[in-house]
Parts: sequence; structure tokens; C-alpha cells
Amino acid sequence: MSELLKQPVVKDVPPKGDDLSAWYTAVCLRAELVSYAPVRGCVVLRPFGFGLWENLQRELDARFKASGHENAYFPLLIPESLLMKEAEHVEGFAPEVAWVTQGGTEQLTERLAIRPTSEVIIGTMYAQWIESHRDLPVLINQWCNVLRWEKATRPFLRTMEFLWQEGHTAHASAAQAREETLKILDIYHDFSDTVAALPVYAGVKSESERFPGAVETYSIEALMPDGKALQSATSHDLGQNFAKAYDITFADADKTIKYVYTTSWGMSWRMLGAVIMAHGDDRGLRIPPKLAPVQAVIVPIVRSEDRRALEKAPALLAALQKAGIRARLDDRDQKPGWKFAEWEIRGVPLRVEIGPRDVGNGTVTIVRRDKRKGEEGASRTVPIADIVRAVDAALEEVQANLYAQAHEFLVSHTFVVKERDEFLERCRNRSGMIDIPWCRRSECEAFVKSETGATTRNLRPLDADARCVACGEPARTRAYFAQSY
RNA sequence: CGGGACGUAGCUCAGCUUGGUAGAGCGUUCGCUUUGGGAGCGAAAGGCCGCUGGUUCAAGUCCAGUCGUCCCGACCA
Repeated sequence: MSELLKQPVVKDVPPKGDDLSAWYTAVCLRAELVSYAPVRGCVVLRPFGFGLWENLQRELDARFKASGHENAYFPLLIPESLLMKEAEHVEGFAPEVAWVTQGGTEQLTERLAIRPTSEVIIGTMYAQWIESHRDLPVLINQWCNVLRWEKATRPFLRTMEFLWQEGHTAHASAAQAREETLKILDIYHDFSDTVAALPVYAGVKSESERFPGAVETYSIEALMPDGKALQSATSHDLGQNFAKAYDITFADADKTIKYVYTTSWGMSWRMLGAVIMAHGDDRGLRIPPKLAPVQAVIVPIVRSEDRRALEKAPALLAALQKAGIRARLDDRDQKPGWKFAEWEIRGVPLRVEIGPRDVGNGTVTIVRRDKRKGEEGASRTVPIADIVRAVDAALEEVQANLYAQAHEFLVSHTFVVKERDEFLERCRNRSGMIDIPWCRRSECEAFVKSETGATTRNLRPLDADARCVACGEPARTRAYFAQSY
């Protein structure tokens, strides 16, 4: 048999390396994360996909709460007159705002924007709520949907309507606002590392990549297998820009009236797109255990004359669930091989097999999704009495291994470049994250973009005097350049 | 929003050039045999040929418009 024919055959999922776009879309649909809806640019988030979102939500929300934030909910619609107040902000979002112009059968006298983000409506409310320095800080987050009239869309990465969380805080001083902005950046970084198993670069955005109306924007940036970067979350220090536009003032301890300093920050379901693309393989998804809606699926193997495995399985399921493991029993009338393939496409981290052999021996077989079939450590057989401990341990191993693989990819595709020609060529051919000393000039960035398609992803402090690799001017920062999603 | 491709069964597609009875594979349903890597045989169901209009005795097929999808750019989380 040829090497080609020995490869596992996966129906409906093209090889990841051939065409990442085709693979990505096929996997999202085939794993039943999303369906296309009869609405342009929108998707239905199916139960398995929503399960991913719920886990992201639970993990992030816990971190927000632990750092003193509370959840609230603000309206979907924003009156046009309010939206227009912050000039830079309006200009940034104008091309992608959708408008409600009619209510019932009557034309509205004032158009209502469907929120593309909620700085405006939340800022307006903060102006009413905040009077004294004793009212600060205000630390509020909301989980909601937003709408942006996108021209080209893909599941999770860019849809017109998407789910996200947006935090909005108000502070008495610039230093406190900056501290908050960075604290949230750390939370996103930690979430990405420990839950999504996705190493990222965190840093500040260049001027041209900054959020409309922000003083500084910070981001975490992940690297995708095709060498393009994916901005996975942003945290904005808005300074007093929004406070001045929406008149958010407070009486300080020194009896003077001052504008507050605000921040805003968000992570969307785009993060799930990053997880799908970064971790998946030719057999489908590989979901980090901490995000997986189903962490372990029990597949009983029965024969017509021997159905004992099916009888044993519910007790295994109960044991796992009692230990807090998100387990599922697949007792459908399908062949085992069919179920193996099905759950692999869906990226369930562990499969627990119990068949006649296991029943005889009092064991179960645990198979890891992150490893290839036959790879060392891919499967282990353990006594039934040890199932909870063994599954827990294996889940941790999968989580750690997915991170390690993604980390290896990021490190091996980050290039510290000193020569201009090499820099431009690596930007052009999507080598990965191209790390250079940079002059921080918008003209320089614009030139690189027009030449190669790459822009700065984010910046961090310069460690030693150097010249900008792109243009030769004195460098003022280090920058990661890459083409981006 | 520019360039390109495409909308026919749940899915992947053939049929269109040259107008004349709606097709295949996979999937689905039922039955029997199977079950440690996507089973076999038999039977069945399943279609406003994206939508609107035009040409024609006759349109899946030709023409126009429209909506949607995918790819490549520009824009964006």
C-alpha cells in the first residue's frame, strides 16, 4: 500500500495544509459549530459551538469578577445624535454601522444605530451615574451581540453579527485608567495561554492600528498556520476623549470638577476561530480541554452476542460527571469506527473506549485526540477504578501538549530580522511574526503595507539603540510585523 | 466595494454549448446480518433546477435583473 493510501481518510474535511481556508470552513460546518443562516454574513451558532462560547464566557467572566468587575446590559440601539459626538470614533465606525429607520409603519424622526460597539451608550449612562470621586472607579462588563456591516465574512473570524464581551470602566486618573487597561490585557493573555492553549504576543498598537477615539490600544496577537496574525483581543485606554465627548465628569476630593478617564476592552467569538485554526489537524478540530463542551466521550463497543459494555457505560459516565468532567456517552446505533471519526472531527480531547476485552479485564481504554494514531502516549488502558484520575491526568496532558505545540509553532515562526530585503520578503511571503526595531512612523508602516501587505501587529519597548529595519530612521520601539486576518 | 467563480435532492455534483419526460454518488428511512478505525445486502422516501421578469408553442438550459455563497484584493474584531 502506498504512503498516501495509509493516511487516515477523513470524509468531508480536506487536508489542512493544502488550503487552510477550505479546511477551516469545512471543519466549522462539519463539526457542527455553525451553520450558515439565510441572512447575509451571519451564522447560527449551533449547540456544540455555543458550548465553546459558554466555556470561554465562564472562564473569562470568572477572571473579570475576581478583579472587581460586574456585569450589566445596555440597549442595542443608539440614537444617531449620540453616536455623532466623538468625531474620531464616528469616522472609524461610520462605514459599517447599520441603521434602523422605520418603526412599524412609521419613519423614525431620528435614525437609530445598531451598536457596532457600546462606548457611546455606556458613556452616556456613565455621565448620569458618576458625580463624585467616591463613585469611581466604575467597572462594568457586558456580554452581548454587536453588528458591523462587513463586506466579506467567515465563521467566527468575521461575521456581521457577533458575540463578544465589552468592558467599560471609568477612573479618576490617567494612571488608574492605564493600569486597568494593562490589567485586562494580562487577563486576556492569561486566558489565551491557560484556557485557549494559544500563546500570543501582547503589546501596544501603532497609531494607525489604534481603536478610533483611543489614546492607546493594546492587543494580543496569535499566529495562524498560514503565517498570518490574528488579533484575538484588544484593550483600549480612552483617556478623556469619550469623557469630554459625553460629558462624564466628577467632583474630585480637591473640590474641582474633572473629566473621568475611561477604558474599553473586548474579546469576541473570533477567539474561537483562532483556537480552531491554530490547533486543528487533518482529522478535524482539536479543542483544548478547558474549552471543550465535551471533554471525554465514552464509546461502548458491543457485539450482537455481547452487550456488556453498554451496560457498564452509564456507571462510567456517572463517575466522570460526578468528578466535574464534561463527559458524554455515545450509545447511538453506529459502528465504533464511525463514532471515533465523528468525535475526532469535533475535537473532543479524550475518547474512553470500553469493549468486550475491557469488560473482561475490568479496564477502559483512554485515547488522546491531540496525538496521532499509534503515536507514543496516544492511548492507555487503565482499571475502571482509576478512570476519574486517569481522565483528569490525560485532560491536563492534552491541554499542555496543545499549548506546547502552538508555542513551538509561534517561536519557530518568529523571525528577528536585521536586513531590509529579508524583512520585506518575509512580510510578503507570510513567514510569520517578523520582529524588528521600528521607527514608529505611520509613513513607514504605510509603505511596508503597500509593498508587502503586512502591518505592525503590536509593539514593545526597544532594548537597545538601533535603526529601523524597514526604513533606516532611528528606531523607537520593537515591532512585530505580519499580514493579518 | 473592485476582479474572478458558482447557486439543480440533506451534502458533493452531472445535465445547459445545440430549449422538448429531473439524474448520479454519498447521506436519510425501514428490514436482516454486522460492531476494537467511517460495514454489507435488499427496499423506499426525497426537487417551485436561488428568486423575479423576459424571449419561446415549450426554459434547469437562452436573455436581463436581483439575492446569496466561495476565492483574490481594499476595509475591518
